[in-house]
Amino acid sequence: MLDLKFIRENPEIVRKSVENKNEKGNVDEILSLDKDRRSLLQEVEELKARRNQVSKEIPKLKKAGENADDLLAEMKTVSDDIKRLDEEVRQVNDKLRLHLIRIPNLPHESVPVGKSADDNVETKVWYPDDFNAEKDFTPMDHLQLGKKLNILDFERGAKISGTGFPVYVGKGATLERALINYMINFHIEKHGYTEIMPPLLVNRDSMFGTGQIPKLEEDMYFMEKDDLFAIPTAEVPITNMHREEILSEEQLPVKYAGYSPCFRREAGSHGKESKGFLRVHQFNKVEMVKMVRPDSSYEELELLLNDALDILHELKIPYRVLLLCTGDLSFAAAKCYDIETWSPAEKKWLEASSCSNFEDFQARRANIRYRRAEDKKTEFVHTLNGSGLATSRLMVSILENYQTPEGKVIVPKPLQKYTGFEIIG
RNA sequence: GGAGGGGUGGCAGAGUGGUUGAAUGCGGCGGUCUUGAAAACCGUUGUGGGUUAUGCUCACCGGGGGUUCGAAUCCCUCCCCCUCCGCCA
Repeated sequence: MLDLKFIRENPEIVRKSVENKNEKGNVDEILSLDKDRRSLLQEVEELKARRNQVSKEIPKLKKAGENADDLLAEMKTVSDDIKRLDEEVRQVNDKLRLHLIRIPNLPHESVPVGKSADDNVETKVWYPDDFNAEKDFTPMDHLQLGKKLNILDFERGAKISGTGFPVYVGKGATLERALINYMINFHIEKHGYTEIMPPLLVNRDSMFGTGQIPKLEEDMYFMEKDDLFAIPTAEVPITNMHREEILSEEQLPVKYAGYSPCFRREAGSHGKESKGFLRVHQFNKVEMVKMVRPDSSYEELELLLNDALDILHELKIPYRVLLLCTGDLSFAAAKCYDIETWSPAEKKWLEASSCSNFEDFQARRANIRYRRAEDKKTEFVHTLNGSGLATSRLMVSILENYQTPEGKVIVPKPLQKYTGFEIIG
């Protein structure tokens, strides 16, 4: 959510950003509702001031034994007017808020303007030293490998739950678990994050706080009986840990890392890039969340990105980094890097992580503040998060990059102490 | 699920329907004292909104609604927390 005052004072900037982000926010309606609201407020507050003043006089008159009937009669009508105007204010406020929460965050000035993913800017490409782009055999894709080695079972997953719910079997399950443990430990030990194991079902306020609601409500699994949502990412519960709180400056930067399964309905996105792990309804992810001082958030974004990349360096998985253009940037983000890992079988890059700075957009929605040490004033924190990383896409890259000509898969060195075996097949 | 108790400022904790935005304590800030610090003492200290703005003003005591000229205080409703009972991996 943007600051209403900012929109009032910079409507052109906001209009431009809504357009660049391919969003639909109605800035003019907001300006007009804001104007209505302020003029109504002035009117009703004048009446309330009068009411408050008289309310102090009445007990005095009564105490003095004087008659207050005239004042009481006047107040009766004043009170009715206030009630009517308050209702009008409430309606205008509701409408205003409805529009306000649909205005996307402003892209940072360093974000390239663009219409679609085609306009994203590649900022880095990395290959391990011994990497051979051209293998001397035709690599199997992760589906073929999964079936041959009996480590992934998409058919049975479909039987149990539906398409997009993979079953990990045997060494596949162990490898997945190893990957999660490895990544979590890495962030805790090497990067100083505090581990969080969050609830997987969250309430409406939490979903609103991080911005999934209302825009993406259709993409969320929803438990109607209890008004709870299955989390699409651990970002939601972890960021909301400090909703409605005031942190002290010494607590910053807050650095949390947590593993969770992620649930996404992916409504309306079937067909395209949807086979196997490329699009699933449930997947595992280690998420990093930071809450930082506003003046440090862009530094922290670079650090966050590097924290995620370090994993790929150790696992020796080729990757590239994209700086998302305005048109591909998510609703709440001000700046975002995507990390994509290489799939030799698909011969393309697969998104394995997004690292974003939300500035104070989420913090304003969720009311997460900190108290400045220097003047004791409160201010919204900046929130950031990044996958570190999503296992499903990473698993594709590991299986395909580490396969041998015989169709076996070597377990990457750093994962071996977690799996207890060195090769699958 | 049943029965009871409770949600008040950064924290703890008072609060007969009428100068209560809210006692008191802690904490914070400023000062006196001191070589310095502590202690003691004095003062000060919430957030958000509107405004033709050294000011004036409105709202906020878990959320929402109601009664009233006037609500932290009374009523309804929802949420959350605690205790006991029941159920349970």
